[in-house]
Amino acid sequence: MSRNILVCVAWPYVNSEPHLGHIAGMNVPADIFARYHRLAGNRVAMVSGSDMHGTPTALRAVDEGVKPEDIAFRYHDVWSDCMQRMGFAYDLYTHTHTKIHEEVAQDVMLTLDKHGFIYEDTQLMPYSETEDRFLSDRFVEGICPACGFDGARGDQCDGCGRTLDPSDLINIRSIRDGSTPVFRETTHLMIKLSAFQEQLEKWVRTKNDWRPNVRNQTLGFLNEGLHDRAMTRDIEWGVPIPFEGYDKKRIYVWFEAVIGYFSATKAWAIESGREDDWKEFWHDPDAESYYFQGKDNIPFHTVLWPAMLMGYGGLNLPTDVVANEYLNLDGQGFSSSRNWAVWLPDYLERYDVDPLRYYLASIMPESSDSDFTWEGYLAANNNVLVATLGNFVHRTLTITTRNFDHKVPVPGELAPQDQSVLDACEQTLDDVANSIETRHFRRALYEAMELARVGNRYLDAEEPWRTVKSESDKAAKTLWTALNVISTLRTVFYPFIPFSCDKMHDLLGFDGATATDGWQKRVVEPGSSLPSPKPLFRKLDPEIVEQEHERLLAQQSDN
RNA sequence: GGCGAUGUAGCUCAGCAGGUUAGAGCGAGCGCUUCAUAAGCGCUAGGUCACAAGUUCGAGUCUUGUCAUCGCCA
Repeated sequence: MSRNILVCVAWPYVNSEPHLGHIAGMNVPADIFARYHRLAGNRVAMVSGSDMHGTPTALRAVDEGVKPEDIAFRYHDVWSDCMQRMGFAYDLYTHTHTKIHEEVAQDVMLTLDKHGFIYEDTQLMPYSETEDRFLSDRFVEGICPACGFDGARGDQCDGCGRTLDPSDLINIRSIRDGSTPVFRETTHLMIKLSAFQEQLEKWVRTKNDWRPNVRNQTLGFLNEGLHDRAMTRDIEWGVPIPFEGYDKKRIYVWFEAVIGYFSATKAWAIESGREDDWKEFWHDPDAESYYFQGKDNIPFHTVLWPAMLMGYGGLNLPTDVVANEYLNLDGQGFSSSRNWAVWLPDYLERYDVDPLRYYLASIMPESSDSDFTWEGYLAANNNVLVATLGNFVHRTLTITTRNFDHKVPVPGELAPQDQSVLDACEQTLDDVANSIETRHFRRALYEAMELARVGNRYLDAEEPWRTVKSESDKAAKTLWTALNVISTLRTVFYPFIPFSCDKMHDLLGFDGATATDGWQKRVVEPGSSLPSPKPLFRKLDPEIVEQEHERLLAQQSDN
């Protein structure tokens, strides 16, 4: 029976281009998951977009002296383009500066208010008299009272890492013009998170299949007791607030960005011409929803967003929040500001997509931080993709086309060793499916590659290049079987390296497309014709490792 | 400071309802093979399972403490 699967991917701040650290733990696993489920015959909606209203975007605009929307749209376009080129098959990749998002976010706010979960609260905030506006915490800096670091922000000190309040800062000043702000009272809307405490605890305790850090961190967070939280702030970049007296304030971005999952599903339904389709994913109690995140985002998706959904009423809570750890680069965290990054647009200019998708999936930070290295990338490409998978496909097709006149051999009755290889295909389909279902992506990838090894061992044992000369019947069985292994590889690898699988599809002379052949071994038709084989992957020159290292260093000194 | 996760062969990771000589892939060494992008297949080497104490007949596997890394909260 077909299931409804909503795949939600974290919304990136658009204050820089995407780098590999951004996509490794979120877009890559989400796309694997979504592609698998589509193949398995389930109804999938994969949505995300750019978080346009993040403070970093507004800050960058200040730095460059332009409007926040200039920054936001500039990088949204880059992200959008990269998502597409990477083959991340979103049903909709949108952004939060849209009419529908504004409407949905405001509706959520109004509904929470109607249900009694919102109240007003007054607090003291820094106010710039020169600019006649409040300064939110990231717009002020000063000396950290704890460590004396000059340049601590209103929310945190970069010197000692301590969390701060603007009123803690010594010699507080505006980062916009350096003037000294005064503290004035300002009124904000608060959400009663405390009202959801018990309901959330009960819900999380049922989630035994969540990853340990997600579940335990959430329980720990709840254990400390939920504090009500401001959902508006004094800033002019963001979604307007549908209440009297709030025209100079905006919805706090944490509150509004998570609503993007919901508004984007609605937007997708409208754009696809079936306005009510979003209900299949948000109202149907059997629908499943999976949220792919970085580890820094866990409480937002396991506590705050579910609380909002509970308060709104009638909408599905997350089935799982699949949070990954971080990807590092040569042992150090990716950093946009230090320019320590492999930027995606830059990568795409010089290399192919699938080797990156493959390598990132193979080192996916599922249980701990992992490390991208160009040595590792080279090894994954040359020693595994080319040598194991590419070579198996290519050697099989080469022997077959040369000796059987570009036709699929007619196998006749199979021998036991042939049958056991076909059984291994079925087993691999089951194993990979099960691993992806349970969100073990590295294991799934390993299991898929294991089938290519089975194929290589099988060819070595059967030696079709030899039997084809003396026992043509036997060679026909071997090669037909091996072609069916390729057909299976095409399917089980499709979630990971779709472009290469489409090539395999063509090399087998198949009509239609891998994407519509289902999660099954499509039997290769005896007697059908085969095109001339071409290698699936390019072997890379080991020199790229040194070149890329130099490139990284050069880009740092440019900085 | 509190909480959470992680720490197993050179690298990336399995193993963890406690139980014979701790596993895989890549890398390394040796051998076989030649259909294949000098690819494949087989064999071998290599680990005080972060450290310390404890529970147990027996502990990477449970308990406690320490250290390190990352994240969250204060």
